[in-house]
Amino acid sequence: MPYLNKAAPSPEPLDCRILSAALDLFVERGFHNVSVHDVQRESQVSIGSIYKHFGGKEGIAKALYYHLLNEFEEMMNQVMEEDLSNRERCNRIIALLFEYTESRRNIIEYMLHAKHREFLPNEPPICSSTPFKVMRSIVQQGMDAGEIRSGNPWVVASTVFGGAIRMIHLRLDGVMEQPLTECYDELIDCMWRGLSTGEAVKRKRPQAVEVAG
Amino acid sequence: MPYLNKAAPSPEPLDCRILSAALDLFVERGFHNVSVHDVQRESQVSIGSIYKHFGGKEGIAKALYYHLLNEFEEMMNQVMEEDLSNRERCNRIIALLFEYTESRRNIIEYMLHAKHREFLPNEPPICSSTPFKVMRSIVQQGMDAGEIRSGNPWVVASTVFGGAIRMIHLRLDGVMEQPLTECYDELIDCMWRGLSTGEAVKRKRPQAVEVAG
DNA sequence: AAAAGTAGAACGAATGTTCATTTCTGTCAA
DNA sequence: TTGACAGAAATGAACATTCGTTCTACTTTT
Repeated sequence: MPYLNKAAPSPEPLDCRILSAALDLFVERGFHNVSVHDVQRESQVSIGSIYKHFGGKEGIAKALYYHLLNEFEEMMNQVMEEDLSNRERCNRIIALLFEYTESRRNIIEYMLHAKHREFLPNEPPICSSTPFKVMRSIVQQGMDAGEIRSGNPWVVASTVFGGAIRMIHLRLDGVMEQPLTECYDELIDCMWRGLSTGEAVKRKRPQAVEVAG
Repeated sequence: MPYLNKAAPSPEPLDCRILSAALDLFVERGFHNVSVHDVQRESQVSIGSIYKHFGGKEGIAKALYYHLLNEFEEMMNQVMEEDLSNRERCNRIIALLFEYTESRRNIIEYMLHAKHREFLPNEPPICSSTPFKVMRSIVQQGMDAGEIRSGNPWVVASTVFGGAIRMIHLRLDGVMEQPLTECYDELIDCMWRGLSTGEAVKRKRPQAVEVAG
């Protein structure tokens, strides 16, 4: 006697339910530790529909990837439309990434912390996607405009965004307990002004390292 | 008619052959896309021996992980034994990581680029392992000694090593073609001195982004 | 003779996928 | 308004395959 308890059918369209269930599961357990049946159970959508919509497990992951990539592109477009210097644009991107990490953690985890190549072997790596190209081109324009110290584009771009991305990883891995948004100002300061104290560094005898638990 | 073509038996001990075959395969295809039978074929060691030595697929991954973690710890010990300031120690670690990335790529890929949680769910994340603790404690000592600008330890440590780790990821993903060792000097300079040009940044109208292919 | 290694068949559980069947939805003639 | 009906959407039991693991018989080494 099926189809009886449909008093309150989920209003969301099927593909949305599938994708959001898949996102949660993929992030929680990793792509390879999630079966289509798991997605079925979590999304309450039948196996057949899942195959109809996405063609299979990899299809789900790919659709999710491009869907979220699109969100990232829109984020970049939004930043590009604001009236900001290139340096401020870099800061704005970092601020947005930090906010997303805190408020929409799974999205960031899936996009910045997963190894897509292991389950989407034919997709280009995310660092060669449009949003990342935009980030690098902002840095390049900043160098051209004299706002950012000139140099090897890869080195400069990595210095600009590397610290932030590192902190996102640490936060997602659970080793950092403080919300990223609280660290934003200090990170920006460190990154632009550098970490030197200014005073000459005196050579010291190395001391025994004390490794904090 | 087996056991005939053993004219030149591999001199390496079994477990080494298993581990190095596994490392290559895991890095090339990802843990979940490698079967024990693949490891058997690649290492030329029988299934029985593989199970005898490591107890299974996960056992291989775990042994490999701790073996390489040990190499990292030795690398850190070596750096700690040299007569260097804390700042120089940070530089030295980055230089060593860059060299490893170029010359022993698979090791770095397995340790810094894989998602261990997906196949070793009970191991702590690598950023909470001893080598990373040592790196953070060096930064802390550098701050205490006035060699490194003081601040939130996570922020400062991420700024010190984030750029380097970011470049390693870019290199391993194949989007950066230049060897990392050639970028070392410039990265160190950017990181310590910051990316500001010094001159005041004039607010500019944003220009259309040109995204390079 | 004991220990270590090899070969490879067999097994069972997990999992990606298919497809016959059911239900829904909109249309149109009566 | 009703009812028939066609096509689309959705369902889920069943299937086929993969893969981690075990086991036995055999060989080599010490």
